Amino acid sequence: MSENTEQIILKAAHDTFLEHGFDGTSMQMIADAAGMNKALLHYYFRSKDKLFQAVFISIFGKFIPPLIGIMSSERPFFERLELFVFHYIDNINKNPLVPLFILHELKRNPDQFLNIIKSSGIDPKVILALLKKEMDEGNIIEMDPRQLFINILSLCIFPIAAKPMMKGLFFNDSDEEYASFIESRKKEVSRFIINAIRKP
Amino acid sequence: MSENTEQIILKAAHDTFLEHGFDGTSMQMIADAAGMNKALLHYYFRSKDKLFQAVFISIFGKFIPPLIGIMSSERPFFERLELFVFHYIDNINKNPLVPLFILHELKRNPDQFLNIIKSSGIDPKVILALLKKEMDEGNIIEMDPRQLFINILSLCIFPIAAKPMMKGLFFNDSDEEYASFIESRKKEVSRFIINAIRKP
DNA sequence: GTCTATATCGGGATAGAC
DNA sequence: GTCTATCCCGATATAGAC
Repeated sequence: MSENTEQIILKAAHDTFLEHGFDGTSMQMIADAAGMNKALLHYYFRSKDKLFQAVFISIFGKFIPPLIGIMSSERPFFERLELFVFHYIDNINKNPLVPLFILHELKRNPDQFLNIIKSSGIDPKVILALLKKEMDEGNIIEMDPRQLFINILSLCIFPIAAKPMMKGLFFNDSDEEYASFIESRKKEVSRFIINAIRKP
Repeated sequence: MSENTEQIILKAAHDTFLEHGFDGTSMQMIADAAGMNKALLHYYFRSKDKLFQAVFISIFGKFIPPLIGIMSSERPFFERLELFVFHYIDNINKNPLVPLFILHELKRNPDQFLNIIKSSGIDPKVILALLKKEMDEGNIIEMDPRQLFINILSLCIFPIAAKPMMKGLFFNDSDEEYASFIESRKKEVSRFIINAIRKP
């Protein structure tokens, strides 16, 4: 069962780390979630750190690459933008714990970041070039492409990462109200952005 | 020295919790930062939880109330918006650890939230009413005021909370480049928002 | 490969000397 | 009010039986 057990451990560690973070997770919690003894965790992954490293890489991979595909298609820019926002919000909304997990663990240990980026061959700067191109062609107003792209990311990610807070502040602590709010954003956000960057 | 010691402990706990979070902080770390023995911490605040509670409330207070004042002044709306964005980004930028801390701890223990809100008498919903008023008067386009306000917050907060990630992705890991990027946002963000909500 | 038992350490918390 | 010494527990990690 060697091959299988490793996957079970990874799944259990994935879920537990994602929910409670590195510091909030014990090997015992993971062992319980995996339905086995914690000694086995050390047998497959020598230390908590190594196990976390494996999990972090897999979660991080779900966060960045989906960004790039849609933006590189051949459709009109505003259409690409709408698709991008729609799918990215949808994606994050289905994995709502991911953003806060990434941000928190990245702050806890910034070093592990650059290594992962470089070894994965991911380069989000291609998106900046795409945005720049639209500006040069006169399709949208001129601005620092990084400002624009980070605006887009902010509008997609933050409201989901901040759910525990926003739900209490503005939505009577109701999960349903918040879910429908996020659902609306899939169209609302691209409308907002397009208004902001459309040429007069 | 009773009065003084309590303040020293609070300061040390504030800094340590803010930097490492509840799970990442030990009483020993706080005692070291305060230059005293950890038994004293328990003498003043019976438990780690109680000490954290005190710190959390004080940090949380710095995050929400500044929101309300500026928005309620008598100036023209776009001017208020510019001031709001400028000061709020500036405020967060001077306390860059606060947003991620709040979001992470709120997710870890959502219960402590509603109690604090209610006991503090803070009601951010007044801002929603102000935004609604501008829409009714025809000064800006119609939309759900919560969408608009959360857009504003996203654009102000997220780029600072996500610094460890963005710095690595787009700014060659340079603190200086990132600082000047955030500095630009103080004007850039309100420009972006006003474009998005200005009537055609 | 999987378990039990154990070693070792650091955590929060308290007792008691001063 | 502040310290040292200590208790007790849970953490990571390993040894060794099966």
